[in-house]
Amino acid sequence: MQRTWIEETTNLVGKSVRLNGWAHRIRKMGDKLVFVDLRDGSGIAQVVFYKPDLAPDVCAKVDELKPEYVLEVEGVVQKRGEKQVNTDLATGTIEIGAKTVSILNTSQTPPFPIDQDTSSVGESVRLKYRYLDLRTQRMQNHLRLRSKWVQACREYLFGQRFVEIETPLLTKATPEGSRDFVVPSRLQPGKFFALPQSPQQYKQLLMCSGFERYFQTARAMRDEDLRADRGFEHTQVDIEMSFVEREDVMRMVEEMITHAAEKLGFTIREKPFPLISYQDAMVKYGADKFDMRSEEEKAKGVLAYAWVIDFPFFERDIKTGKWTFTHNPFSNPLPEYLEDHLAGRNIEKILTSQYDLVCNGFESGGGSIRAHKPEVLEATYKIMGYDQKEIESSIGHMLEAFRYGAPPHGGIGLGVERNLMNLTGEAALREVVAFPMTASGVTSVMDAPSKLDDATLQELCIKTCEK
RNA sequence: GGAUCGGUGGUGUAGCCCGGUUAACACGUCUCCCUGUCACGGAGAAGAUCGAGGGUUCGAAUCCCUUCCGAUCCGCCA
Repeated sequence: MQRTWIEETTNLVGKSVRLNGWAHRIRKMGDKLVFVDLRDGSGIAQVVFYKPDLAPDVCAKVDELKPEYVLEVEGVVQKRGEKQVNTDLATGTIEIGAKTVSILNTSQTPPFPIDQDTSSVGESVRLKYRYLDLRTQRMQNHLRLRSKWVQACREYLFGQRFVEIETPLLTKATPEGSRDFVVPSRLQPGKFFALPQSPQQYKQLLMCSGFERYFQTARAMRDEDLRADRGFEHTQVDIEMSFVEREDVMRMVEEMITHAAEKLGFTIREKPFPLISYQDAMVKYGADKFDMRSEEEKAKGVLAYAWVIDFPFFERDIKTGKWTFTHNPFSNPLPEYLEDHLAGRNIEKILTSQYDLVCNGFESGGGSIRAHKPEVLEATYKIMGYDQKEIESSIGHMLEAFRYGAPPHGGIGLGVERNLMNLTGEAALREVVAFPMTASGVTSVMDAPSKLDDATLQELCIKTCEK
């Protein structure tokens, strides 16, 4: 018999079905009647074993059942009596009258209950047994919502002529930005790859390649200390478009975000998203990310998106006194500042084409119109104090690509975790990530990082130091 | 790198300030009873060298020192 999903059983009253899943809860009512709440990837249904009607070997198996045993149940979908309807359960109008049961696997008693929310269980226990934590309703909901949200973004993008392209994970260390995660090269001993902090340069190269509209759900890695809302690695819906101006990208992203949020049943506070300048945001909210919702809207889970624009391109580095970029060195300045930018004049006044999408107090995404003329990017690096040689070695490949008919382009990266935190109302990143890390950077279940044996280190030409 | 909070049966907590001999409670587990439960109910039992190491003391979960682990924040994070 073909397997039926639990969710579908409500439409199958009177039919024989085969169900697969886990024993969620078991209630043994004396010697004759046993209720098992069976859980699969679609939901939970009550299975009734009435032992006087069952074969002796089936009864013996029913006696053995414990929580989290993996079962195959065959039985008939029955309408529940009026007094027995459970309105808390999606399948509460029916139950499965079991004929047979197979125990596909047994289970040790889980370290914490699977049938309850685990938010009060200690982090280290949850992470050690992450695969069990993920069985709980809340964690299932979060990861399923995450999948649906990304799916909705994809759906929208595919409808707008976007092409999904993957960019390399093993790539080049860049001097600016955050600390790189680094991977030793065996074939080039003593040299290292860096894991990408963002697909920034590759996606701009794809614009130079004529794809015009690119996206990917990209992993990005940064070796900086962790926070509740920040991990070593995160995923972004990474987008880049050719022949666009700032407002074109913003409009497109706004449509996509709206499509995704509303498809998943969320309410957006204000459409079109309000627009505020960095200056005004700092005056009004004291920050460039802010929460505009009332307490009531917070309780309802309303999403309050806003755009922040007109950021300064540069700021002084407190330590070195040099100019450094505030957001993204690959951005174009706003058109009215282009002349000053190229000349390196009035640097403190130059505004960038950067736009940040803010939602419920978090930065949900950020992007800009990029430099596509070599002289603009070069000017940015000159302002930051790079000499010709340093410019050549760090971004020479980009300058060269721009000399072969690079189209004007711009894009955005939307943090998947940040967006899911807003959708779920969770305050911690690890609640929307399948296998997150602890604050000290140790992975769940697998307990990485770990030591390498001497032979491996030797092959990689690496000496370790005692710290 | 810095600061703060925490670590007590499988899980979550109380006890710690003010040291005292059987470390308490809830959930879970095990045994028995129960035909309609859905957080089932009832009776009983087992289960903890109190994160680790050292010190003070007649005596340490409790006081002191060191250390490890977890959480949050600052620095850091285009």
